[in-house]
Amino acid sequence: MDDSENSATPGTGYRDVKRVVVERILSSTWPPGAMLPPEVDLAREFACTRTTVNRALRELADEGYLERRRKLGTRVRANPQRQAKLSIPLIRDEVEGTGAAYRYALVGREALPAPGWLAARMGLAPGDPVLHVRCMHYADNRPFQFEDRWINIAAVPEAAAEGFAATGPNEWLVRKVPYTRAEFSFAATGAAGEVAEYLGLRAGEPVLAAERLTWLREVPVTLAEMTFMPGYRMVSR
Amino acid sequence: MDDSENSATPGTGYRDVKRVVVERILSSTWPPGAMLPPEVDLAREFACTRTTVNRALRELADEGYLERRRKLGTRVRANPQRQAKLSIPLIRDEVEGTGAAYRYALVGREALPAPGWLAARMGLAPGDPVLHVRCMHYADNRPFQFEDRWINIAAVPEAAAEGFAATGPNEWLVRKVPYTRAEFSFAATGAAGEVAEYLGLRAGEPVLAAERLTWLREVPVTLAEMTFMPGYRMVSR
DNA sequence: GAGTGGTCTAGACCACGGT
DNA sequence: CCGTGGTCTAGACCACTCC
Repeated sequence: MDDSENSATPGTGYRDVKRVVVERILSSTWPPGAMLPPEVDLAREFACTRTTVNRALRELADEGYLERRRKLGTRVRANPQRQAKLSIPLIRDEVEGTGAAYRYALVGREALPAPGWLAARMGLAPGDPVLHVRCMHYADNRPFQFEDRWINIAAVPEAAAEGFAATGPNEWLVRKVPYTRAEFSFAATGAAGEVAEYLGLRAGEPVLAAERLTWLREVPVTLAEMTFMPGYRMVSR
Repeated sequence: MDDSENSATPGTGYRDVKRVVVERILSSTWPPGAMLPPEVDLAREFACTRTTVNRALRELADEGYLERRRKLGTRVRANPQRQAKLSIPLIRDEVEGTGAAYRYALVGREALPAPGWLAARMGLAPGDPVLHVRCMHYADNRPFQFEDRWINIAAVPEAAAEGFAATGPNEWLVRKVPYTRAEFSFAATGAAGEVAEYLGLRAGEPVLAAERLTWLREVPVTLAEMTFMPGYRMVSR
């Protein structure tokens, strides 16, 4: 009865092709590892051109359903793409999205020569001028995130003249500097030092720390460590 | 001199169009919010067909650089897509990728009616039959990850007959059941109970816990909490 | 060499959404 | 209405890779 789910119908667009192919994968008509017919054959079955089939299969490959290689053909991925997209909103948006009032506060700001560990981490020469900014983000005046950031002044000269008294460095940078590459990582750590002090935590309390390093055309721009209040969950979509 | 970076050259493919457009965005020729010329104009400039320009712009929109709407046209995104892709490899691959030997061990396996909290979390009816599996993953015989998993038996009837003595439920499920949707989140917690016991940690020691919930066509399949050894970092690509 | 996907062309019609 | 992107066609040539 419901064969529209699993067969080609006339007037086929690339979305239809995608839908039918996914149905066949999910229903194990084409189980993991199976080869699909060549594009030409599928085009004949779906009564459309190869271009249309090509777009459908290309997108399904992008989405992780298929694996394609010239001459070898197209096969169903044994392991579906085990990837998650994390959305990393601006803190302000994230806080205000929950209906809470956002507040920013500067903790400290110093221009100094890059210490060895930082130079190594960011790919700078030791002693290169950098700006070190620490700040807090509050939701309804409750601590939300502690941010510890280093900015490569050579990459963003205007930062040297910016006080970051009213606007956080994250928001400022996003509006000022595009980036070509970013590296994220996450880990659980125990609260310590300023982090524990400003978040109001006992030393050693488990907190989620996110690190972000960005480049503009191979030039390192900024390294940031953002530490969240206990209980915070980062969610993919 | 290096104007090949910022201008159209003959024999233009969609990759060339993409490269040039990105260059113009990064160099603020087209700053955030700016409108791009219509596809027809770009096609003339690049000496290619509109199809080629269309593919380039469509992909750049997918990648978060551009925003496109009919009639309104194409504009540069004010805030670049703040998204990161996390790769979630199979544990075995991750461990073996570091050169270490992978070992799996079953900790416990029980079939039981879904407790209330689980039913609510997964979207089941309380009392629905589920399988609860706990297991360990080792790298060179050092604890690497503790896995606590619930499987909806109605979604995967074959799981009822599987002992999970030699193969982890993750690996088994990946080969057995496709999924249509997955939700992923992670948080920092303090080690406790079995987690602390099997990872060999003091109670309260900060650990990274990742939770994964998957569906097959609106049917919840499995909920897993994976707790990593202290110091583990999850890295984006 | 030969089969398969990768890409481009030139042209067409459609769908959306502002005017 | 009409400009813009969205999609499709029919055909072509190229690039990779297995044989």
